[in-house]
Amino acid sequence: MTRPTIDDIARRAGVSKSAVSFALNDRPGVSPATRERILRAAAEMNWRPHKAARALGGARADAVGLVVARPAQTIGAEPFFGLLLAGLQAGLSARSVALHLMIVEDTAAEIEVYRRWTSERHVDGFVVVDLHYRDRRVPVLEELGVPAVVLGGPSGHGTLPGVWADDREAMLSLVDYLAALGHRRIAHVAGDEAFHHTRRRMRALKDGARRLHLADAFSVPTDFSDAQGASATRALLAGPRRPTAVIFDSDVMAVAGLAVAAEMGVAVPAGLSVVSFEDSLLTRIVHPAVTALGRDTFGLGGQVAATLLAAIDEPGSVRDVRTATPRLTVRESTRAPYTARKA
Amino acid sequence: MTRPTIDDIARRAGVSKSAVSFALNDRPGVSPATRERILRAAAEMNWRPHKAARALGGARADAVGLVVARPAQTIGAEPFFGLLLAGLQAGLSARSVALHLMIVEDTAAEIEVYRRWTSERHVDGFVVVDLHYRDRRVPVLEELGVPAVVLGGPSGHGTLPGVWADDREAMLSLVDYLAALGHRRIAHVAGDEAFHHTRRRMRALKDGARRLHLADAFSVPTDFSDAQGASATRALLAGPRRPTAVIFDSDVMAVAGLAVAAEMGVAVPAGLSVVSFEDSLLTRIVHPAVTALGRDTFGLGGQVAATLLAAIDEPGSVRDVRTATPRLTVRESTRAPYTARKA
DNA sequence: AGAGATTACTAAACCGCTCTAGTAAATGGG
DNA sequence: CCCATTTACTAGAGCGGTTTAGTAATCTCT
Repeated sequence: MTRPTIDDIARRAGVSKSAVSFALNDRPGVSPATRERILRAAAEMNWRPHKAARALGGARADAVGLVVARPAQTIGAEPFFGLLLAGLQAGLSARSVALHLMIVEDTAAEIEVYRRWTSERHVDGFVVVDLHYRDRRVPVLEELGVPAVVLGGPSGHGTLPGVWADDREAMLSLVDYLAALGHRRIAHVAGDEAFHHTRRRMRALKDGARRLHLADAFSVPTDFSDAQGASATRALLAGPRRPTAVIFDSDVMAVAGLAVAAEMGVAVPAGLSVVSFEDSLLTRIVHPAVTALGRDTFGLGGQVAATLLAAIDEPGSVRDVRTATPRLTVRESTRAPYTARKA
Repeated sequence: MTRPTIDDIARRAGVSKSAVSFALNDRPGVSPATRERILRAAAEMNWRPHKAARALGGARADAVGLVVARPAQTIGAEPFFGLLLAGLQAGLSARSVALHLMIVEDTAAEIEVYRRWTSERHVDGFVVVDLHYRDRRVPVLEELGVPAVVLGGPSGHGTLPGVWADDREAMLSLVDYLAALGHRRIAHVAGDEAFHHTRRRMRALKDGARRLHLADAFSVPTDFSDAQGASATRALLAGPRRPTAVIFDSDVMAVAGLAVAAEMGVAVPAGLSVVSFEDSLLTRIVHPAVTALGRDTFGLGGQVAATLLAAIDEPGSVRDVRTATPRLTVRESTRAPYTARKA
């Protein structure tokens, strides 16, 4: 009752195990009749290749790694992560490549896993998320010489291929939109400054505001948590120069901010416009629904998968991929500010 | 510049490769001095075992599989899944077992992956989620004889060990709570009837209502989506006998329901009490914050991991694990109904 | 018809590690 | 001091495939 090996098939079909190997791998060197006989024998015995045996011979692991250093809470909370995962999967499983997922404490542990999985030949490549400013993981992966794709860019990921959306362009268009509505005091509840994209968005906000001669436009960094998003909003709404519009870097923080506005009796959108830099179920599900910059996260995962598979097939051949700039979906949370409407 | 093998270490340490294998695996048969020398050589050459080579000899794959048949949207949307994943990881990585994740179209594909990964020796066991009524996966896994743990119970998972919380008890306590507040007309926006736990909850609601002689208590099945949660709520609020309290089977649907209430001008909790059967960031983040049954999903993942590892170590030794019954966290969305307060 | 090419197949090495069987030297007991 | 046991090690088979080198039979061409 033990699992069949190619030797068993060879015996049943009356040929050598090399012939079986050829037949099963569509290689020349077996006559159609014999091939047919071998395939039937294999099917009858319900044979499946032993992954390890193939891998030992130097074949692919047919798996890629995704190592994430984040607190568990964040992973559950952000729709982004789940959608990315699903998109990655879709892209990979078409080529029957599996995904090895590992959640670790910190970047040091993450790097250790990269080293281990690489030398154990456990995976064929890696997907790197949450690109940091001066990211330590990039040089390590370059040194290991393992195929890897970074979700983020357009810079900061060294020689590794990056897949990125133009956050700068998106932020500028957002500022344009709010300014066109009449907003002059715009606040930005940003994410973690350690992240590359957070910095880029903050810079873009400044630039956009200067271009349009806006009175106030400033960013408040947070750790991306709902708690900090809420307290940042509280501080903004209680402050002396209350903004008329707030841009939140994530859907979670936008919804937290919305709750704070409700709690403080500030009507949205009448008294405050709210925009999320990330679109998801969250922004659609709440009332009022939140105007948000949306990108196709599922599709993004698919593009990352495709890029990584290409990098595995032909190392060095792959260049950066710029995905579509996030587009604004206007919902109920934005409107011209009270002052502008009065004028 | 190729990766070192035990042969290389053997040469450098001046011993045979068997000696190296013994030393590296803490087996007797090498003197302390030699062992020390071998370990140093291995460390100097930065040697790591080749997983496939070990696996070929019959060793563990040191990985478990999680195959999920759900639409991508759901995976992104529900905090539950991410938290479970993180908890699983935490439990597994302590024993350096990796998680193979696969997202598939349907149950048929899921079963096919079980078969493939089992015969390829790709994983040592499986975690099974979303237990269905008369689940087809259970007999297949039993037949394959592969260790597996089912998230769900206390019945319907055959001889496989199950990890479950007492949904029935939880629903009964929920009904008790609402009845104590004075609610007599309670609606239940349920999940998919194909799921085992949905049926159990529906039955528990009926039983609880009968016990307390409640006028109306009925369940409306949905597909767990925010869209169906919203439309079910709309129907309930527009219907002739509007309930004074609604129990939602998931956090996503509860929040969608909340938005519908706001949109229809029904104040929560003044005109309607809302309870979620699932607690998460979502229920806390919205305004009003939603009263919810909470369980430690992260911890649950850890328990599933522990149970599966035990099942792998000693097949047949593991019995069901009943986890803590979800406990109610009262927030702002529940209150005595208007009629009761008048009296 | 005979040399060379092609076809259909087999034998065996190889991937990196584990583990059993075997051997030589050191140790111990009476 | 000699035989039995233990210790410290080595040789080599085996895990399940892939792949190279080799062989016998058939085909092709002049």
